[in-house]
Amino acid sequence: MALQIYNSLSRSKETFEPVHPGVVGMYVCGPTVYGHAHLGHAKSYVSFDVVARWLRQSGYRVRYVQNITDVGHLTDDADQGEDKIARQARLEKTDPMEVAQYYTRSFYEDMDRLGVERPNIAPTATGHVPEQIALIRQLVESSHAYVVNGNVYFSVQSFPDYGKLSGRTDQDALQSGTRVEVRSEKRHPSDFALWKKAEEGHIMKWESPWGTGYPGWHVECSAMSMKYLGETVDIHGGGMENKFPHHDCEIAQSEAATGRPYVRYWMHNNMVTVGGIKMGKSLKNSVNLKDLFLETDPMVIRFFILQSHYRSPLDFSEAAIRASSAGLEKLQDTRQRLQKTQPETGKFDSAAFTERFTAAMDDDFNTPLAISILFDFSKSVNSALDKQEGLSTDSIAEATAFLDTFAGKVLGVISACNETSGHISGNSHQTLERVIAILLDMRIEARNNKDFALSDRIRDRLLEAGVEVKDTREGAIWSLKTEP
RNA sequence: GGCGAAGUGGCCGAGUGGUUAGGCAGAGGUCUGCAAAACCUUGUACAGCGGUUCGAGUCCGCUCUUCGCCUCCA
Repeated sequence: MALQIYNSLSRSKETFEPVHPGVVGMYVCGPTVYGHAHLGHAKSYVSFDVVARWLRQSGYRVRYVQNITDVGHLTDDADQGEDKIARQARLEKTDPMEVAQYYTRSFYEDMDRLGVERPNIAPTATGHVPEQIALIRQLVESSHAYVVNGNVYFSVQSFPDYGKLSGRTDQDALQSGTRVEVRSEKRHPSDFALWKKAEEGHIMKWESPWGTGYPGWHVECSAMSMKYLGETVDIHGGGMENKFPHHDCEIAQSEAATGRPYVRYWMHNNMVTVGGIKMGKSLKNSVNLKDLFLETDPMVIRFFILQSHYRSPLDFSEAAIRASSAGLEKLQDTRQRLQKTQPETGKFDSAAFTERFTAAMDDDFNTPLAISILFDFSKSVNSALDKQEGLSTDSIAEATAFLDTFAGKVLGVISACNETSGHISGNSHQTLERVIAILLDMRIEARNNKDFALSDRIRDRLLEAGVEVKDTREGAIWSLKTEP
């Protein structure tokens, strides 16, 4: 069964076929960098990270482009309010570009800890102003856009398909009852800004054929995705809340400019909620990742996210995180047991699990189902290891390869070589492993001498230090506990 | 008001007509010096009301409830 992707545009699952066989161009809306990332960002980028990983695992060469929005856009509607990055710069008494750079680094730090692979290209809006101007100029020349008073607006009426993604096609009906004010400057209330004149004191601004100003929000994604991925992108991802107006505007301006389909498969991930309510910066209920990482292993967060489908809302709670943590540990323990076990004669065949896992992922990236197959696998391996016959060298290698490929390489929830999920890096981690090995050797000695007081003391004190020891048939395995 | 999504056992969360999802928590057991882990056994849930069908959590209709978007937002 070939890969099926739910396409938001057709509202159905479709068999995935890229424009060019074997190659996938994928664009995902990146963050606006004026604050630290929260759990909502984590859900989005972990989800699309797994999409890219699965496509690569399936043999595609993937070019993943994810922008950084570092031009400030407005806090209010399209014509009012303050530039978000400029506002943050004012609050921090610094320059907008410093704000953007600072939070860009912060974003990647958090994503790295979540095991999110970096995009192949991470273009910034400020670095692509000429491309945006070129696109706007093309739209003006083809009469899809018009200039008023140093501002450039896209004419929605010039593009009959406007709103086809969100289903908001009747623009006149749409207008009644909304809070969008009618600006006399615009020809139609739904027209959106492509270029905005810089008012007095605006810091981030560029020269353009229409005067000094800055680009509108929607135009950067079109300009940058088409620059790096061509006029038709295979996959365009983003949060559901961006379907309208952002993605509908992207479609309008891109297709108006090129006359070609802009995106083959639109993918939208659902929201993170807290107590059933959307998590958002403005709602003051957002869970900052840096704070969350203080008490919860980032791998647990990643696992928690992948235990629900990307198109389902994910409700955050302490209890749910704890359940995920315990579940992930089970998988990691199996990986460790495989590493420690001595070859015996028992056989293990992972082919059926591979088939099931593949089917789950091919069905619109059903990670929760895929994870349930990992648990079935884990139980099966543990049972085999519990028996006298154990596992043969080949079977151990096969089972290890299964976990490293699907839990490691594809889902990214276990690391191949250790159980501490990588926030202790390099040499110091190796040292830690050796030191613990010494202590565990001493514990074995004590147990052999029936000195259980000493062996228990070693175990208890290691636990106090954050190292949990469990005895298996293969000997002691250990893991770091982030929670005391 | 318009557009869209969803309501599954104590909790989380899969399931696109017929046979066990899975995890966590709980109970009993095996194993273990003890503990933890592992393994075995244990839960007959699908918002409500109608309908289609031999058969529905799964299709159709209605009702109730929740959430998202319509303003920046992953």
